[in-house]
Amino acid sequence: MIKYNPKKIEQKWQAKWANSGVFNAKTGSKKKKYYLLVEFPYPSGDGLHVGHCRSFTAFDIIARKKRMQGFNVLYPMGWDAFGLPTENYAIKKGVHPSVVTKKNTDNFRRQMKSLGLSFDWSREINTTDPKYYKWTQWIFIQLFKEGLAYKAKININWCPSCKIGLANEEVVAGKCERCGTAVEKREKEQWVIKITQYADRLIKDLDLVDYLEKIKIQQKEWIGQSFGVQVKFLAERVEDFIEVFTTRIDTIFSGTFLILAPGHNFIDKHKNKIENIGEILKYREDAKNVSDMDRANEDKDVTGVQLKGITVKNPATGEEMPVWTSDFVLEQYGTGAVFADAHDKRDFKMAKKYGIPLRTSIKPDNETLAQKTKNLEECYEGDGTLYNSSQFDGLKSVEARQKIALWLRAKGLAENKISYKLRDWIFSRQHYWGEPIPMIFCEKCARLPGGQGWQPVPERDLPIELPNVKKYKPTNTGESPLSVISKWVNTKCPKCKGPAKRETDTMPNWAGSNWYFLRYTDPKNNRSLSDEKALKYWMNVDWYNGGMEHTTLHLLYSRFVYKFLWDIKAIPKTIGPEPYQKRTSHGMILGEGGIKMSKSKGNVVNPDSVVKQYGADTLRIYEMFVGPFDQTIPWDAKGVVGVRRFIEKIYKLSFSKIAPVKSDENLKKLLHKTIKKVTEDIELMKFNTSISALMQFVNGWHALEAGLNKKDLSDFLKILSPFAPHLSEELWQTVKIKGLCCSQKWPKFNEELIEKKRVLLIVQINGKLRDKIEVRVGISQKEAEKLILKSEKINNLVNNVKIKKIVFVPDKLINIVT
RNA sequence: GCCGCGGUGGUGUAAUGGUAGCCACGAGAGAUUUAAAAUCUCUUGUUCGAAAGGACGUGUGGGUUCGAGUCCCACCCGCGGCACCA
Repeated sequence: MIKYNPKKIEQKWQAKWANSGVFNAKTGSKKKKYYLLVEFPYPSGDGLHVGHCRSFTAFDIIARKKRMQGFNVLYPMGWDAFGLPTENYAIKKGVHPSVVTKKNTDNFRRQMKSLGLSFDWSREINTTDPKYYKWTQWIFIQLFKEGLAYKAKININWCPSCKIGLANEEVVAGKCERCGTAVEKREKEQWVIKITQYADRLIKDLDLVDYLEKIKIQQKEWIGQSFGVQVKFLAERVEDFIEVFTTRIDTIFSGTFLILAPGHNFIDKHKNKIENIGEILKYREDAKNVSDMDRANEDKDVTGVQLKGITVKNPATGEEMPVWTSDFVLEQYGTGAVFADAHDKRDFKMAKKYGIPLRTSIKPDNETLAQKTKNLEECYEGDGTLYNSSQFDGLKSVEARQKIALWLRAKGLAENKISYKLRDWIFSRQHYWGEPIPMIFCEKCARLPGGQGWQPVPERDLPIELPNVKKYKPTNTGESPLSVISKWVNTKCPKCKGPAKRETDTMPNWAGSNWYFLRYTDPKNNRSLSDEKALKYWMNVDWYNGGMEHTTLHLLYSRFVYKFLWDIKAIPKTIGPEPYQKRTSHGMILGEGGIKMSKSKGNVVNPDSVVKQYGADTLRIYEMFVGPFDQTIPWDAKGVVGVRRFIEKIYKLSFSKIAPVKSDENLKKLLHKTIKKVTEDIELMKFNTSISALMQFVNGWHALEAGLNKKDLSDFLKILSPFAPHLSEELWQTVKIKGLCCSQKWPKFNEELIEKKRVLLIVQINGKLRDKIEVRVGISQKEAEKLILKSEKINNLVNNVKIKKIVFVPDKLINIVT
């Protein structure tokens, strides 16, 4: 036996795996397919994070086990390589982003290979490869053709530091998700994608898939579906009406005023009828300058201005109501207008401040609260019993909502409506390192009656490649850096062949990841995004793992884009409306002491150094052993040492404690128990307890004089191999069975060996542990009772006490109740 | 504020309503060694006790049950998500 040398062993087996092609998935194979997917990383200059290793290793374990169980496994990897950090780094160093990307992906690939991850490298993809983004652009054109991509002048979230427009999802608490700078509003022409058209299906179809419940909940909440009523408030003095969306139509009788969002177009439409229009427009301007963060601040005072000269009629009471404008009413949600009453905190606050009359119509069940509500001392927002509501008095809120809606509908003043928080997806970015948006603007065509200025690039001209230029710094004006490259910008109109200009904005970094899982099924196809047969064979993704942070971004976007492609039959109908059958999520790995790993804190653990010091098998097992897969967990350098000890122990035992003929009886039993536990736990992602079971087995082996025969050792190596693949291959040579360990058949456990003959029966008195006795399996209650009464200890305790009853759990426990 | 998840030894954690603390780290003692590292053996929830053994113990308070870390109710704390959404 030579000393355990992971460096030598691991490189040797990595080379053998690569040469043998054992991890390559075969499209069309007769075996049952299994498509395992982990989110492809953004290849940053920092290299692989130990967090990547966690999810990649976990799925590698599943992939290896599934292969051994006879599945044709697709476990692919690629690079989501467009994006800002690469561009920024390239600008700083004066190198082209493609050079930086090449360097980073090479490094990531090397690191992944050094971990022994069983990816099918023949299917590697890269979103920055023109052969790949040809199809990203193709998808954009299809969205445009179907009317789901449109250009609009809108207020966008502008990050003054990144010099880029952000999608709503990329703004966190009013700050840029990436750099933390407060986001400004800017009005810009942007490409926008109508994801809202799919809002209901994105919710409904969650019923078809097996996602972690919290993922479903988060997506549903983000989409924010609410069922309500859209009510018409007829305006007096002007011939018009204002529509209001509400989920609380039961409170309509208490509505005493109406509030518009500052940007509401009713104001623009009736400029000359609003007596204080100057004041109103000034308020609108001021509101624009209040950041989202300040406006959302709870402590902030409400502000507002009344539209003088304008009133509307309450559709329920017929009363005249004043109209106000206030910045707490959002232009983008519902109709941008609300009716206000004493049953909403903000309305309540505003009415109190400006002395607007208030009325209540909902009585809470609690009497004191009811009094306070009635006296306008407190604002009650919940459901209750109606009063002040004419024929609806005495109804409960739930019923009243139905009846009032029906009544108003009959009068033609209301209709049922579903509202969503989800907004259309802003798809333009003002940067160089992204997919060019394949659109051309022709002024001549735009001027034609009913003319369409924007033309998609003809599909035969795809891909529109990024021009290879020296200058690609973002501009302060918000123009894309591509806009200054006149040679590239000026082109011909695909329709009239006259002079025209290319779109200079690029796509967001979500564009390439929207559909990458489809490309893996046929990564080199030049005629379509993937061959129909390949899609039919491999799709859907059976199991997809990724970060919780992508729940309302990538995961939602890609579901949407998939549904769209499915609708236009770019994907065979037979596959179904959802791309991913199952979705799980890994927990973060924090630095030691439980703080987030960051360069500035200097607590980043580099997988390379762990591999160098302890070996890949140690790193793999450590990351799986440290705690439950879905839990956030701090790194512990000491724990790594413990795992290395475990590995060395296996290595030693495999040479020193081999039985020539028969394995030790008890050890063999323990082995089969372990096979059962590991087989079941991997499926449940309980990697930590699988490893604990493997450790228990090894400890049992270690404690014995002699141990396993080669046949049983081979079974042990098989179940160890998904966790420590290199070590298993190395030791596989000692059992002298042909082939690679990773290509063996997964062992079956022998139920007979696991079954116990004798068990420890727990003896309790009133639920408290008093004794344990060893009995044969299957003894009856009577026999057990007899046995325990023989015990002096129990006898003493039970003597002279009246026994009320005896609870008996076969082969487990007997409880005497006195 | 709303939604979700969690709270167990010195630490990471384990426990189909049935022995709380498996496995690992750390710590202590011993063996080996000139010595140290490594390795091996034993101990290790708290507490009373010389021991046998007992009492207490899974964030807090209540409840259901023969029996609760696990189920129910209320609360406290931590983490994550959303947040003027009408």
